[in-house]
This record gives sequence, structure tokens and C-alpha cells, in this order.
Amino acid sequence: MNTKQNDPANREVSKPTLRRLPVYLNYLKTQAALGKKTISATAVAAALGLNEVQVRKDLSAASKSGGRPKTGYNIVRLMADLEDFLGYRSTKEAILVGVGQLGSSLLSFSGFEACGMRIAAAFDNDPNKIGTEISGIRIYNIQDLPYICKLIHVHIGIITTKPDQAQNVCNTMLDGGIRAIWNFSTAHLETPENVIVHNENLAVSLAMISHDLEAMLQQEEGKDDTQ
Amino acid sequence: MNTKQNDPANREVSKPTLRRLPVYLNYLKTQAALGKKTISATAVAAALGLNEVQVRKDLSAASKSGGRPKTGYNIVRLMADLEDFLGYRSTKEAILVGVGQLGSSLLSFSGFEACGMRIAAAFDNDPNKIGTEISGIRIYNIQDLPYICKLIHVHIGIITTKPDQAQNVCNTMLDGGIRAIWNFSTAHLETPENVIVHNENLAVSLAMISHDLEAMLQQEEGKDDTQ
DNA sequence: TAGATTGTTAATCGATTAACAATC
DNA sequence: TAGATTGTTAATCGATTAACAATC
Repeated sequence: MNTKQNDPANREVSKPTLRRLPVYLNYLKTQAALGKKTISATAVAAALGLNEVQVRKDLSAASKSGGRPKTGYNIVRLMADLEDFLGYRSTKEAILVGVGQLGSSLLSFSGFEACGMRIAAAFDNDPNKIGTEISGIRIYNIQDLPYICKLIHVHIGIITTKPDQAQNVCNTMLDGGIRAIWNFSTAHLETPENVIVHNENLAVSLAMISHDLEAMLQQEEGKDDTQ
Repeated sequence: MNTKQNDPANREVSKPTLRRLPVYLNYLKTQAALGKKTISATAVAAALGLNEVQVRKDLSAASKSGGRPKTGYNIVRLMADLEDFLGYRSTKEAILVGVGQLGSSLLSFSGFEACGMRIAAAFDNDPNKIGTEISGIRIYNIQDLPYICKLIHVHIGIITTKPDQAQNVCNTMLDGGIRAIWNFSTAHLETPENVIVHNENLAVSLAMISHDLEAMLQQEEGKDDTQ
């Protein structure tokens, strides 16, 4: 009987719920910045265009602090609970491979620390880039990846290479003991079962916009026709 | 009785299906590049780690060409159908506001054309940036946005500003006749019902990785304990 | 007290998966 | 013909929403 059952990150929540939690957290931050002390699920739901029961269920899954009828939730406490639950308060070391446009952009993005991720090192195979720094993050030769993985315990591997190199880089990362891959390349990665792969695919997002847009434009055309 | 019912983009598919279609398309491209002419849903499912019935349902929703028992689908035809369905073959004009790190990175990303999106112009309020170009895309004064929207028919507005400017930029875009917003800022945008908003939120992705990772690490710790 | 709000249990809705007939 | 594969209909699973009792 260990304490792990009580650990915030261990409680099971559905994927849709997990996806909404950072959105709540972000909204709570804006409200806290406005000086608000408490907030109701009703208000959160209205602001974010969600169902209020859903908001309550989501919040109660991630936070055991609970809210008070008539008052709502204590914003500061709720934020702390969400951050704990999402693992934002324990630092996860990451490395990034592929220092192109996107890679550089991620290296200089300062928002990751607030989510508990620290990019410890970057890798490339371009001699002009190796040895330089971006936002204080040193760029190493890709061949040093296994060595550096042994040096520090790296949790997350960020892949921002061209798709044809992605699988190779992924394999090297896994050899180095990395257990979670954040894949920004379009390549589909083959990995063993116990590895977490999260694909960041702009084409997927664009497809959704593109499709919705086309449907909307045509619907409007249709309306015009009947007038 | 118009032809719009037959239009690919008008067929209704579920959101999860729509999300998977570009993934199929990408995989088909890799197979076509290897010289394959046909492929079965079974093979696609195995390669992408999906259920094969799901793959068949998804494909039949987006393509009316159909497959042949024992042979599978004609790859080239299926790719064409998917591209049609996703609207990749009709050009959608876009503008981008906020030429910081991320904005610049998107401007120089060449993959959007393949998805039917063309970034026609970019906007910023920094005098040092106004008048310059990135990858052949000119950067204008943000104040010229309404004028340029009138000049060309812009479909998609990409927001890569700081969160505190996002709502303002969004309003200006909507005034300019834009109907779909691709929001890369963390701000939640208030929009009328008939506007498409797609939020690209790295914090959400990171939260999912972070949570899964924490759960996995703890599970493994747990296993170690019992040994 | 009355009413806003929470949190839970039950009902509905939608997506995934299984079973199966059709066909190349 | 036999077997791989498609596509559809039915069953299952999971998430959202509705209904309601509890409470501040």
C-alpha cells in the first residue's frame, strides 16, 4: 500500500478531459491576474464555451480541493492543483534534435518552463550550428547524443528534423533511455509499446480548418442560391 | 437540387475521422514514393497502429472510389480523393499577424502550399519589420490589415501575437471578412458563432506528454518496489 | 429561508470495434 | 475454389449531457 494512488498525476482521466485541463489553467491565470479570488464552474464554462457539468467533472478529476456551493472554487488553490496534476511542478529534462527554423523557434520559446519542461541541450549535424547557442541552449553534434543522455537523465526527446531522419533520431533517443517523444516531423514513428509518442502535426490542424472552411463557404453559397 | 451535396468537402465526417485523414494521406505518400500501386486497409491500419475497420470507414467516408477485395485501394486515386476531400486542391488565402519567432517560422514553412493554403501577407507593428520580407512574404503595418483584406479575399487569419493582443487582432480580422482563425496564441478568443476558430496550443500537447510521462514513471517505480 | 452552485447518479449520444455477408 | 479483403449492420464502449439531491 504505497502513496502512489494518491499522487495527482496517477489519477486516471480521459484524454478529452486531459486536453481541457491546460485550457482551464490558462483561463484561471487570466482571472487571477484580474484580481478574482473565486470562480464558479458556470462562469468558466460560459467563458470557454463548454458545458458546465463537464467543467465540474473535469475539475473534480484533477483537483480534490473541491468548490463551495454559491461561491465556486478558490482560484489560487485550483491553479495549484491543476499544475500539480499536469506535472508542471516537477522539472522534466528534454533534448531537441534538428535546429532548423522550427527547432530554433522552440529553443527560444520561453513558455515551456512554466509547464515543467527544460530543454537541456540541442543537437544537429550542421558543423556551422554545432558549438553555438540559442537562448542559452548549447547545440551539440548529433553523435554526442548517447553520451549526453548518459550524463543527464533526459525524459523527453523533441524531434524537429526532416521526416526522413526522424525514425533514426527516434531510435537513438530510445537507446539513450528517453521514454517520451514529442514528434514535430510528419514522419510516423515506429516505437515499442511502452514509449509515449505525441505527434505535433500542423497538416492535421490545417486540414480541419480547411475542411470546415470549405463546408462553411459552400453552405453560404447554398443559402444565396435559394434567395 | 444543386451539386453541392456531391461535393467532397460537404460530406459529413466525425472530428476524429477528419483528424486521421491527413495522417493516412501522409502515409500513402510515403508508400507511393516507394513505388507501391495499391494498399489494403489492413496494411494501413497495421502501419499506423489503428483498427482496420476504422481505417476502412474513414476512407470510405472521404473517398467514393472504394477498394477492391483481395487487392485493396489504388494509392494514387485514394490520395487524390483525400486531397479533394480535405480541400488541399483549392487555394485558400491567408494572412499572418505577429512576426515574432513563431510567426517568422511559419512564414518560412513551405509545407502549407501542399495543403492549399497560401500566406499572402504578414503584419506587425514593429517599424523595423514593416516593409521587409520573409520567404517572399511582405510584412505590412498592422493598420493596413483592413485595407488589404478588402483588396484580396482572405479566408484564414493566423494569429501569432502575444496573448494580450490576440483578441484585438482577431476582431480586426473578422471586420476584414475573415471567417477562419488559426490561433497560435494562448488567449481564448471570443467570436460570433459562424466563425471557425482552431487553437494551436503547445501547452496542451506538453501537458499530455507531461501527464503520461509522470504516470509511466510512477508505474515503473511501483513495479520496482514489489520486486 | 431562497437561490446559486456543487457533485453524483442516470440517460443520451457518438465513436469504436466486432461480426458477417459480398466479391474479387 | 479458397482466401484475402471490402463494406455494412449490429454490439460495445466511452464521453457528454441531463436530472437531482446536497449544501453553503
